[in-house]
Amino acid sequence: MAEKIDICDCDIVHVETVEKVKKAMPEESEVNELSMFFKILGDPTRIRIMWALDQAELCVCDVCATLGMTKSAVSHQLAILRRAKLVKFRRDGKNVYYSLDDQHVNDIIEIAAIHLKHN
Amino acid sequence: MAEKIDICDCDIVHVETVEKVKKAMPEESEVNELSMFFKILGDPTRIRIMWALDQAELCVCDVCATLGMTKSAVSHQLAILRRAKLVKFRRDGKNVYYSLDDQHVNDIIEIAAIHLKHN
DNA sequence: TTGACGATTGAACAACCGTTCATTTATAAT
DNA sequence: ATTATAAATGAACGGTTGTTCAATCGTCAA
Repeated sequence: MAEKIDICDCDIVHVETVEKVKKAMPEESEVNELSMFFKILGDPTRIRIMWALDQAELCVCDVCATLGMTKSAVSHQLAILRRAKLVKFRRDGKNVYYSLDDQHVNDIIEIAAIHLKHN
Repeated sequence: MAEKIDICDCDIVHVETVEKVKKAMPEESEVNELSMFFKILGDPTRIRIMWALDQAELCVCDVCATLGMTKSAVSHQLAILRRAKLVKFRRDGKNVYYSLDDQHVNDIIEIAAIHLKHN
């Protein structure tokens, strides 16, 4: 039952349990995608943008006015959300309108919000 | 319909829409809690720890062995998860055993994982 | 084509984050 | 008490992140 494993300098590792848990671990790529997804939502500005876009399709200026932030700051954050495929956009003349790319994402935000309230 | 609002230097803001969306925005504290929650999950090491603890209660050494990381690194991350109330712990002699504080959190991780696969 | 305006982009800067290293604490055994 | 081991902690480091500022792009009107 006592055995040394790699970097860990402990004697009393529960070898069988660790083996079982190791096998259940997801691929590195899946872990990275998951943490990347959460990291994107891990910023108050981006949460507020997602929340706003859940109410209505908005141009960049609308988002600025809603959040009280500069166009540049908002645009940078929208670019991040766009790259992560969380929002989509269409151009209409000089304005660019943003909306949620997938309602499912805001379902997750809502579930998390409910979870935090039950606490 | 044309009006200047605060910082935003645009003329063509959709005033009514913005007012409607503004009213639907959550409190600053709720936004902060939400983004903080997601930020905690926004790191591959912490996702792996949560995943591992979803399989079994583990001592710090077990987690080290599972992830192939040093005790110090793991302990720091466990402290963050502890402060966020995502994991709980109990001491048994020289070992400290960690487990999920609330299964509901891993439900959210699983929902996100399913969402990412459908993409 | 020129000017105006909405939006995007890149550089820069301060603040933040995760790991490492060294040290310290807590517990158990001798 | 002393020693050994599991775990926690603080400082320090390099890398990342969000905003600002300045410049640029895209579209429309004159």
